[in-house]
Amino acid sequence: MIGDKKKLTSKGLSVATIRRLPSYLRILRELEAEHKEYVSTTYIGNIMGQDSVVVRKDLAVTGIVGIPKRGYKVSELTSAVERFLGWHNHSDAFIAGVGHLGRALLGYKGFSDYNLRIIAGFDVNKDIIGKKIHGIQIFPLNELKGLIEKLKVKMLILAVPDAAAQEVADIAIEAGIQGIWNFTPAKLKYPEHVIVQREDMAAGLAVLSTKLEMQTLKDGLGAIPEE
Amino acid sequence: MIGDKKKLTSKGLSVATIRRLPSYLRILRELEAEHKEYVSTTYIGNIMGQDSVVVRKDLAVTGIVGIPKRGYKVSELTSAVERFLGWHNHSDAFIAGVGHLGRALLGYKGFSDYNLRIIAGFDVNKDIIGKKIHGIQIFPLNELKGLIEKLKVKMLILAVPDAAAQEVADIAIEAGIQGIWNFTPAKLKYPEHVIVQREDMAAGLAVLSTKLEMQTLKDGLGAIPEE
DNA sequence: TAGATTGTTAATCGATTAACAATC
DNA sequence: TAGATTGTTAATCGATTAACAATC
Repeated sequence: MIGDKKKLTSKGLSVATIRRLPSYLRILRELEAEHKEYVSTTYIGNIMGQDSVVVRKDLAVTGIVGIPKRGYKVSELTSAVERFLGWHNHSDAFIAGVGHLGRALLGYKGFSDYNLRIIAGFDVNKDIIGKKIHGIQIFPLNELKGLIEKLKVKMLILAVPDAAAQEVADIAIEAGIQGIWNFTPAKLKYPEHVIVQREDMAAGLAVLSTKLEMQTLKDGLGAIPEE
Repeated sequence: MIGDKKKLTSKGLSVATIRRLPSYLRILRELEAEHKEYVSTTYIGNIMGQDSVVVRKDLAVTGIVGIPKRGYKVSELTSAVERFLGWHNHSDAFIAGVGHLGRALLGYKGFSDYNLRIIAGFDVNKDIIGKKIHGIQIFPLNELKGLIEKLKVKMLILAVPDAAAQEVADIAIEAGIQGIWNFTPAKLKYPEHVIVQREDMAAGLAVLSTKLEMQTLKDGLGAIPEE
């Protein structure tokens, strides 16, 4: 194993930048559909509600250079961003847990934008095992390990009940899974070579709730004159 | 209107802290269920995979003080965190868009952990208008405005198709909605007094994909000796 | 008392913002 | 040419980490 860490920062990359890339990609693809040849960071920044310099710095990670006064070539930039994210090739994923959320993720057409294909679902519910949901075959959970090994699947979308999250993650890790996209609120324990990305809806709601509270407080203060 | 901005930082709060609070709350509630009286930040940090000093600093926002050598009183801390997030009272929300994702959100039991109640859904699909999904009544989208005004609903969960996102947001804002939890990839334009929180799944996937790519690259380098 | 733990202040690190030179 | 835009360097801001005093 080579000595450098898997930390993004060792490559001079910022997580913030990477998180913004899909939004840029979305804008770029729209422009491509409109057959626009060039795009400026001013334009992108305006849509994103951000300063153009942020966009320029972010796009620099792709290695693409722009032309002063004209901007960046849309087609070139689009494929560079796709390539950077690894979204230029199809990647296959399994999903464990086909309840409400799992079902929604199975049916979510948007994943194709990222070239992500869910190729099978796994659950313990006998009512759905053996059936297809949104065209995707559901297998019993106890076949998860064998099928990860057999098909060498690299990514698992985890949407099981909280209490089962660690157990299912352990099975997948043992089978050699490389990345887990964790939609449960559970904080998983996992070895260093596995990448886990937690999608934390409660965190988002917390920010919204707190800001709403502060807004309400502010309005209240505004309505009632200070004593 | 009072002069201070709605920025959290003006209150000395960090977004990072607020995002972690729900995870703390989850741990605290578990401890409460186990009738534990005290908890140390060492314990919480260990579960979260973070240093205890982060936890201590985060928990300081609640105003609760701990006892050296013992820790924090679980019951006291739990309700303080709930109160801080505004999750001690029920809050009602509407959901616009009852497709795959909207349906999953409607059926998601976890919202009750945050005292969030979805009280009605809105869609343009005639097949589901007038029906109940997961016990929640679905109304035609064109009644959204009237019902926000009538019931004075403060939060809208936005799960409509991308292309409709701005339009529906505008309607809700006109009707006086205060917060929008945006599950679409659309970047909304909105007035300053409205709070919008975007739940950006693509951003999370981008981080996962990029890290996976780097991991693969690293393994590849490890397997093939340097020339 | 000794030591685990809290709480705070200072140092470091990372990300954003400001300033500005380069160039088509 | 003039000016819009790129690309880079420096300054600021915010969050994390390190260090350490206080205390039960």
